Amino acid sequence: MSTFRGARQPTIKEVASRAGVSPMTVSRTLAGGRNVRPDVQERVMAAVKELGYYRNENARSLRPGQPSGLIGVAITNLANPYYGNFALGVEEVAAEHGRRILLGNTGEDDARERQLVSDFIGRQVDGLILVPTSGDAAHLRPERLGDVPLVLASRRVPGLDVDTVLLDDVGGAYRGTVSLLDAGHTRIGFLGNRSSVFTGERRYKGYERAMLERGAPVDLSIVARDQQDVDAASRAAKAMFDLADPPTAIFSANNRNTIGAMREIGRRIREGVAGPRPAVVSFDDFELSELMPVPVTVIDHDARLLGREAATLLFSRLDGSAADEPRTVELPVSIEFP
Amino acid sequence: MSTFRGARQPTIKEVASRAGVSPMTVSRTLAGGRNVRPDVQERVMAAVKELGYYRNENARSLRPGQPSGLIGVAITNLANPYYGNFALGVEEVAAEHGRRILLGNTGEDDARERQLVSDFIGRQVDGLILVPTSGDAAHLRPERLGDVPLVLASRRVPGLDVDTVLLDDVGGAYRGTVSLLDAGHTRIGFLGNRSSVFTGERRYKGYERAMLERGAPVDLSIVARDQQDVDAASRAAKAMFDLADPPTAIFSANNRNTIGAMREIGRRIREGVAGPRPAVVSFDDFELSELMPVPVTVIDHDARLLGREAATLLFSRLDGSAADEPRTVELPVSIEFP
DNA sequence: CTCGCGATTGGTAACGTTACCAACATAGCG
DNA sequence: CGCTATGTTGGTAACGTTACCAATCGCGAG
Repeated sequence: MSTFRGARQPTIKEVASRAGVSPMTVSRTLAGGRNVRPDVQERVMAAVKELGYYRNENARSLRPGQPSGLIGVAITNLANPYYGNFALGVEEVAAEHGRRILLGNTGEDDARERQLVSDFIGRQVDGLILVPTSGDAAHLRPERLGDVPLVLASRRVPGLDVDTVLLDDVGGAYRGTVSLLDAGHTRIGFLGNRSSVFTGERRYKGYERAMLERGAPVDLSIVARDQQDVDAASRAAKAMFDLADPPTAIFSANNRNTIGAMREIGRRIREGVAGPRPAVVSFDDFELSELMPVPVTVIDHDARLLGREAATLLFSRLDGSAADEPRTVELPVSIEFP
Repeated sequence: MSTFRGARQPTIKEVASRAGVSPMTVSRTLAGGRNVRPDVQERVMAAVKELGYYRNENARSLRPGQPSGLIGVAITNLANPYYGNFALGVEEVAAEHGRRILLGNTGEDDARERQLVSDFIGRQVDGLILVPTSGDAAHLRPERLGDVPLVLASRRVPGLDVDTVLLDDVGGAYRGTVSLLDAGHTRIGFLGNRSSVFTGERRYKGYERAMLERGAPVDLSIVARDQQDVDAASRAAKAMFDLADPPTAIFSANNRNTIGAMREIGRRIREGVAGPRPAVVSFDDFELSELMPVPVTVIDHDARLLGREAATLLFSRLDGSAADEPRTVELPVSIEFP
């Protein structure tokens, strides 16, 4: 026989018989006690405590019209502190509304995203918050999601018109690039995500617009747009710096690329490699940016706030206070000069 | 009338009537199709697809003995990249076992932890993984958790003997401190969590042991043990450096304290404040540590692996392959010199 | 051609909960 | 004191699913 490790969860019936009442009276007491005599409520609560009873939320949400109290959240990369903060913001607002979050990590994998969404629906989530990976919207259309509201965060999905929270990617990238141009740079390298990533595309747009507006050449030999992780970014930066005419400044479109670039820059400085000491503009803040060996301008924003906004949008759908047309919230970014 | 936003989720009955079979046949088909004619399976799958049917997992887990497929995970601070990685590790292993995670953030708040655990139980989680905040074990005892297995991560709870994954906090802190002593430092400041935090206490133990062993004085005026966030850590570091006899080296017991200390050190260097340029040992890695203006030794470990180990321990309980007595896994840490 | 056996299918009940209705108690009112 | 309004309590059914059992079907062996 195996060691005792606690019994089955007690049911409402057991609580009822312990308190000498019917299950309905227990249910009513737990629902706030309307129309239950105070002394009966006390007996019920005592039985609840003694037995260690918790309401079975799954059984509860089985009744029609009852919300499950779950929000499905799928993000692309929890290891990125940006998304940790995003998830935290969502969690906070969800908790304020008495909801829990079901969290999944897609790792930028379409198939995994579809699987997660199916599973979330199967678990009767009241709503979905998604940092989409996919360029394909089929699994996110209303006829697939039923009546489950969806909020997209950080990125859009082509052809899908739903509530969305975004950063001012284009404007931020534009202003960041302009600040480099104003400082006299004309040869500005670009490091970013592949263009199928929505933010990657938008941030590139901002960079490109600034360059073209000022008549600076956009030289594709110093534009690298396919790095998803730090190591790839380092390699891309190295390739650029090793060119005969390396860039004098770098615009990095996200945190991962910035860290990779800084690693490479730091290595060159430490090892005394000849070449430029480029100025850097980073879309996304990173810790200790003020201690870097080259000046770093940071395009900063609040991932936690983005998460809060996404959740707020979702709950405004859930309580019916939202208008019908899909809304987009675009959060401003701030620029911090070195 | 409100805009159409999709219909109720279809039920197994609707799929059944669409396919011209009974609900049981649908259920069997979805369960793998044993003893269902292939052509019937095809009809069922077609109906599933047409209607956009997803099994209701909540209703499913209502049947006795059925697992809910949910793992409750409560961590203390999602904004800390360490815990983001931890959560990622748990999520990965859970996904490999076909489970989803319910994620909650405690923010180092006892009450919130108790509330999360209650809620997780109410949602019939198959298991719990917890980075405990509380010094109190009442809500985590078997008689409260029923038959839900629990794994603690990073920290222990006094008086609670359950499966636990830890880092080699004491050994890591000891070796880190010794490396400073070996370099000739004797006046070594300590920055860490309040002692009620398990890791804070363990890491202080390692520091203290090294100091005492080598006959270096443990001077409480350069021991600050109550900083939970970066700003507090900065202030504590500033106070230490402003002393008449400031430390020549700093042992920082965690990521948040290290970042805070580095901020202050960087500020002093930038602003040309006189005083020591302390060597730093940091328990917990941080990005770009190699670019810091003072030498930083990093006691590194893999939070993601810690998460994976916690989940692995949990699943070995769930599938019954584990022995009865609680196990502790202590993961090694590595030291990287500057 | 019939019997028997395995494969396939469907009906029923139960999981834990709560909405709805009915029953009963009590108090207030004329 | 009887009648109604209100407060309190319990019984029943239903939510969506699947385990169990019973029924039916098809096929091969005798």
